[in-house]
Amino acid sequence: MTTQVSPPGEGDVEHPAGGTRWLDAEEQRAWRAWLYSTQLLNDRLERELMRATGIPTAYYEILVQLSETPSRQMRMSELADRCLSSRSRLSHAVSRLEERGWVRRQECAEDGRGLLAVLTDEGFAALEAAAPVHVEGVRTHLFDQLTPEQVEAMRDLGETLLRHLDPSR
Amino acid sequence: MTTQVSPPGEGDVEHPAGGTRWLDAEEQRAWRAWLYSTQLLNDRLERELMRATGIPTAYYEILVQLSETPSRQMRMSELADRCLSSRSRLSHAVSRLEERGWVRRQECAEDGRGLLAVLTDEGFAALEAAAPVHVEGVRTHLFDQLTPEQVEAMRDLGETLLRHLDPSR
DNA sequence: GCGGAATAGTCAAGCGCTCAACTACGCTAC
DNA sequence: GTAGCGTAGTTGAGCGCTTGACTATTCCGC
Repeated sequence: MTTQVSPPGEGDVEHPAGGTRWLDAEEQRAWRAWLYSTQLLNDRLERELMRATGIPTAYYEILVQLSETPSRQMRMSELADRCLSSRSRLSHAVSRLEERGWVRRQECAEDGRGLLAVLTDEGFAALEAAAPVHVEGVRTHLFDQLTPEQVEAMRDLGETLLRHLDPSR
Repeated sequence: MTTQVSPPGEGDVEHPAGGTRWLDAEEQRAWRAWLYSTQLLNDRLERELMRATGIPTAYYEILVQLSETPSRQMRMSELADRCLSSRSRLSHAVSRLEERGWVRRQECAEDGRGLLAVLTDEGFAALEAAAPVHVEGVRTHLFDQLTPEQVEAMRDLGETLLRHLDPSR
């Protein structure tokens, strides 16, 4: 995941044409710090939410998306897109949420191919119970560590990258 | 994963004492941008490396760590720490890398309990083949998108969070 | 209205991760 | 020396994700 390994015998300055654009020492440092910090933060939030509530963050995200919709329901595909999830993954996940009684599938009137994922009252209650845990984690491990300027920089970075990685958003 | 769901009936300003410190609109925006961008970036790099070389980033990271050591070998536990990996996870991963002939386990002279993971020549060759793909991905999807100021901010953010999440580093 | 492409969603196989239990060795103190 | 504890590493069960193939429905052009 780290990025090093300029092939042995090669320094920082590379084949002027066609060669790999290796990272210099500063870029290495920035990349590793970013990589490790995001990974540690996600691991931490995942673990804390899981321990406290038994809900993985991937499921939490599904519940959140459904809860933010006026009727607490959404087409499977749109839900997948919003959760940055593949159709298949979402389908599996919704099946498991259905087993917990937190979501149910409902046929879609306008489109015979489609299904709606509907958040149940039990699902909403589970979300309400989990939200404080998750938010407190984000607060403690992220915002409490940063100055307002750093928060601003984080937003700017995230939005810049989003424009490249997912222009539709 | 997103963080919303202030319980219905509650606004942004909360129970002054003991209540959850919900995120305000600005924080929401920053958090979601960060969360989605890191997720999309990781997915993208993972997918590109996997398609081009058949190596998952988790294995790539193991190969990199071993390659950066003078003798291309490292104690299992240290390798796990450096890869932000559990012992168990690393043990499984090394077994699979052994099947590919890229790593082998070797008994440790100084400590009868310990094992060394040793990078083989085949493993090093696989790494050399994969590195340009990975570096080019990081270049294209990250550094090419950012100004020098943003790169600096990224490093600063990452290092600030690392100090909190993993003080030993 | 019919044939073909596109879209919505599911499912099974295979891989990788987590958790908890387990083996084996080392360290310290008596 | 041996009891007890801590450390190193492995293992197996179970879960979740990915991929690719599959069914069903809709859309489009003629």
